[in-house]
Amino acid sequence: MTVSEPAAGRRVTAVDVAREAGVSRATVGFVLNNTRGQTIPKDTRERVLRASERLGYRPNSAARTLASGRSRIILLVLPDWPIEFRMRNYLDEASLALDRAGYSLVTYTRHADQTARPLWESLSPDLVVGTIPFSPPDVDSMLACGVRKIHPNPGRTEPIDASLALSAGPRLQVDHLHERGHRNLVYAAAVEAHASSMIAARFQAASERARSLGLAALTLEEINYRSASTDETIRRMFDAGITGVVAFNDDVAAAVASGAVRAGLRMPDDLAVIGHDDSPIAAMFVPALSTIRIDTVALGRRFADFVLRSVEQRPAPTSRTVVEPTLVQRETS
Amino acid sequence: MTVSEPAAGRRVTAVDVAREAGVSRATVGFVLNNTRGQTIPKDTRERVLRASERLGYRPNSAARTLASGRSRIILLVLPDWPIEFRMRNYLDEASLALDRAGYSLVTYTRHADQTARPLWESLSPDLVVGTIPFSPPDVDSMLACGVRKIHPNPGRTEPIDASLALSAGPRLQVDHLHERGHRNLVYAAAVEAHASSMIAARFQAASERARSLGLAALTLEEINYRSASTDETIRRMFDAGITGVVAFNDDVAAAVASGAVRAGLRMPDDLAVIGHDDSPIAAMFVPALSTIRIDTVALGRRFADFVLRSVEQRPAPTSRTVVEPTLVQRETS
DNA sequence: CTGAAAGCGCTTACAG
DNA sequence: CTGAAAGCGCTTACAG
Repeated sequence: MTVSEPAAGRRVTAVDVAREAGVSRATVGFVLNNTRGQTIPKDTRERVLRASERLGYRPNSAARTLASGRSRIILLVLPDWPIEFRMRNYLDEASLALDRAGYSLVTYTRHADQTARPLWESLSPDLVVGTIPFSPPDVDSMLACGVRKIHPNPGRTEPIDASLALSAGPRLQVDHLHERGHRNLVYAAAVEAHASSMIAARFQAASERARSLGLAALTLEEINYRSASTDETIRRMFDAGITGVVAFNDDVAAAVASGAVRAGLRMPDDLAVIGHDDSPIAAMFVPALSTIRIDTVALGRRFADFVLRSVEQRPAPTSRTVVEPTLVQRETS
Repeated sequence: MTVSEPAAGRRVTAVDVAREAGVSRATVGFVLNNTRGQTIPKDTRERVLRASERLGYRPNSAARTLASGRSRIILLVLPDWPIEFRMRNYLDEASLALDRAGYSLVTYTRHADQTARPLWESLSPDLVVGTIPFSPPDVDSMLACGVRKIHPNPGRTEPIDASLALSAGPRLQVDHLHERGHRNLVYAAAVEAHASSMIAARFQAASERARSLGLAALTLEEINYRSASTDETIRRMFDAGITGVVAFNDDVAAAVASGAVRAGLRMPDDLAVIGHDDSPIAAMFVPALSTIRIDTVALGRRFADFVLRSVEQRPAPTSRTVVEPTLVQRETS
């Protein structure tokens, strides 16, 4: 395995561009950064732009960060949990929108028992966003590294809703099973500890909806979808009078459906299950899984709006549209 | 959504540590970086370490990068393709090993039609590693951004094997079906264009093995696992005398198995299928999928070794062990 | 409208 | 063994 050695030639700097364009270094910066308050004549501006283009100038990001005190990097810390299918679209959209505003989005999955130095030490992000609150040591570490903004805001408890775990989805799941006539529901989640806070958030949303619909209190059933022994769990639930399962995501729903089939139950007559996220497995599973689809593109834009508002003193976002999930009914409900 | 505003207090710098420890700025650097060739007396060293600890000093990464010309960041560019399940462990292991050597691993999924500026512009990584060769514009962009090492090496064609798409897995798939008595095989992959190069690599490895075993030439069958109409495809294959399907990954294998069940075929008697990666779906699918398991931890270490060798002038890796995939036989073969 | 210059916080030869 | 100082390549008041 060999690795390329670029031409030894010095990297092009702003000095080179200034010389090529016949202006001062400062002017190069003003033109390239569109600095407001500077009135650069049109032809000077064009000369600089052309020189920069011709030389293939790329500003040194470390120098820029050091001088300006801002890295224009947004660090998104994701939970140690398999990325959900739709998350990819979400992130693509968010990072495109942020790029247009001159920011780079870096995603980072932190291992649960991470002994490694956290990524914010080496990236100096302007903002660190997490899906769940950060531990006090993490917050201290960020502050020591000069991170200026952190979300969720340490100290305050904020609705996780704001970022990734919408509660509208779980509510919709419960509503759907309720409409289909189910009165005894259970909430199913995976046994993995990683996702605990996200599970808790979704479970709570589902529970509240069940309560307000006058249903029996929702209990949380743990499903180990890597073992084949879910059938017993399902059988036990069925014997206890459960007819509907609200699943944390489609993987869990698939495990439940698979266990139900193995236990000899008919779906959705004996038991109904609804997943969440509309991942590929939902459509292809036998029986095909009912689920909740999320408008990830809209969510991504909303995330970008949120980021820009907190990093800059931006006005309100482009549009205050609410992102509503939709029901996808298939064979399991 | 509010965002925290850290204490306005100035960030701790090396000057503060030097003052606190009663030494010069330079000495602080020497101690903290373990600069070789400098002989620091033990108690000076400890004084500096304690002062740094007490003040919660974190070096400014931008300043360090600018001064040293190295960011100690490794950028791994992943294809625009759902991250395979086991990849997560792989990356965790690699990033832990790199962290111990003082490097940070940043992963980055590039969108196919990405109009956004690439991440190497804002991160100034010392090394950019991709799973597939970079386009000439990408390479130019990296060079202009001061990236010193690129892999795969532009210009040379290198075995993709070196990084992520091992060819031992596909070979094992073919061997297994061959041993089970199958002579007419087909290679199944998803229709998504994103993974084309990885599919091509795995397909090629499988094809070569089939040829060397004296089997009929392998054809590539495209499976759309988001539609329910795979049954027809499967039926057609079966009628054409195919008895074994080598799947690109477990998702594809699941789609094939699901189609086979729908088409009324018995597995593995009428049709056998083997997946790749041993993702969670493989164990939980009905029927449970035979697949290939990869030792991702060992692979992760090997990746870290490779990175360190190319970024520094490191000696050969810890051990030149070959990472062999293993067969996991379940109900579909 | 444009330029000279200080400063961001490090690293690293170079003197002592 | 330790320190003074130049330099990395930008940004940004501040003068002209």
